[in-house]
Amino acid sequence: MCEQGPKSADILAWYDRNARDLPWRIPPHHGQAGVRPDPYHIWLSEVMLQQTTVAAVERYFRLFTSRWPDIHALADAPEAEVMGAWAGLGYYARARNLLKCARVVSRDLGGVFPRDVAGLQALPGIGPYTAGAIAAIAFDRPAVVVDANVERVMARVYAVETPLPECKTTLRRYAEGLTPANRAGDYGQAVMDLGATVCGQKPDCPQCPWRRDCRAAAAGIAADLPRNAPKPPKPERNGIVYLLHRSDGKVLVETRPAKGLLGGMLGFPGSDWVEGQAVGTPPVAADWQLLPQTVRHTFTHFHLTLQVYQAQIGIGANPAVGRFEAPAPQDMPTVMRKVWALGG
DNA sequence: CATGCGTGGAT
DNA sequence: TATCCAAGCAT
Repeated sequence: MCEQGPKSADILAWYDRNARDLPWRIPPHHGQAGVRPDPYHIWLSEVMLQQTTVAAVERYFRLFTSRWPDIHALADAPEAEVMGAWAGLGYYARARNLLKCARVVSRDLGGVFPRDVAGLQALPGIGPYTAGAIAAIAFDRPAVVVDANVERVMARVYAVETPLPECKTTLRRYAEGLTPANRAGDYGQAVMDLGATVCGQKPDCPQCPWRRDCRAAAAGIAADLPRNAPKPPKPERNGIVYLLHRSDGKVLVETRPAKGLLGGMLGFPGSDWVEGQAVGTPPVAADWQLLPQTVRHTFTHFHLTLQVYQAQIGIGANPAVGRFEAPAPQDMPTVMRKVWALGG
């Protein structure tokens, strides 16, 4: 019994046959000298894909590349437009950093992305994963790509039973050991595709190119790995939102503070969101009506219940906060779309 | 190094 | 209905 371990060649051969068709992807080149993808496309897609599913990203990727075809066009866009275009995709710090990064690359680097991991990682919104992915996929550098898919596959292939996040360093070392000098970009995408399809939460081991090399499969514990440290429960928070309609059809909105939750996004004014009883001050004196329904929304780290007060007001009114606009609900984050839907 | 930061699909 | 979790990063 001489275990040889997984081979990058086996998963690359699988990728050549099974690579998913994605808008930002140049299909694997089957040995031909490769046409490289547009680094702008790879960067944009990888930032969008941070903690976000391919299905959710595809539409936004097409929207962004259609509206801003290159790094210079994006760099010249007003921040409010970029935030509005990102609305609904979540993790809005990504959009703020996306624009910062575009402006650095466009104005300081002549529109050319660094080709090495260190140079890439120095840019806003680009961390270890994204830097490795851009270097490997866009520039064919032998960079290591480690995301949650790669971690799951490594944990299974090497039967790592230590829970995440404690075993992260171990998993990265295994990933480094398997990354080939050639076609590192295709290799990384192959492992991620594998983790997104065959080696997902419900592994389909018979379809896996590494089934004969996988220690977890041999032990019958693939579905149990990786183990995860227990997560703390989400607390309940409450808030009050004011939906003020002016007689010309506009509504009272504000741009939220640049940092923190929904930072830089358009929203309706209201109270802080707190555990226990929320305390709010209406932005202007009016005949406020408490809507019978509440808005429920769950963020990464808490559940939220919003009470919505609604009022109509004349042209002359001068609220203490915000401004009157006629925003497209599409330009607002999801929780604010829910508020709008309740009042509309 | 732990925490804050969105959303929607799968289960 | 409730929980889990995704092509992570900044601080």
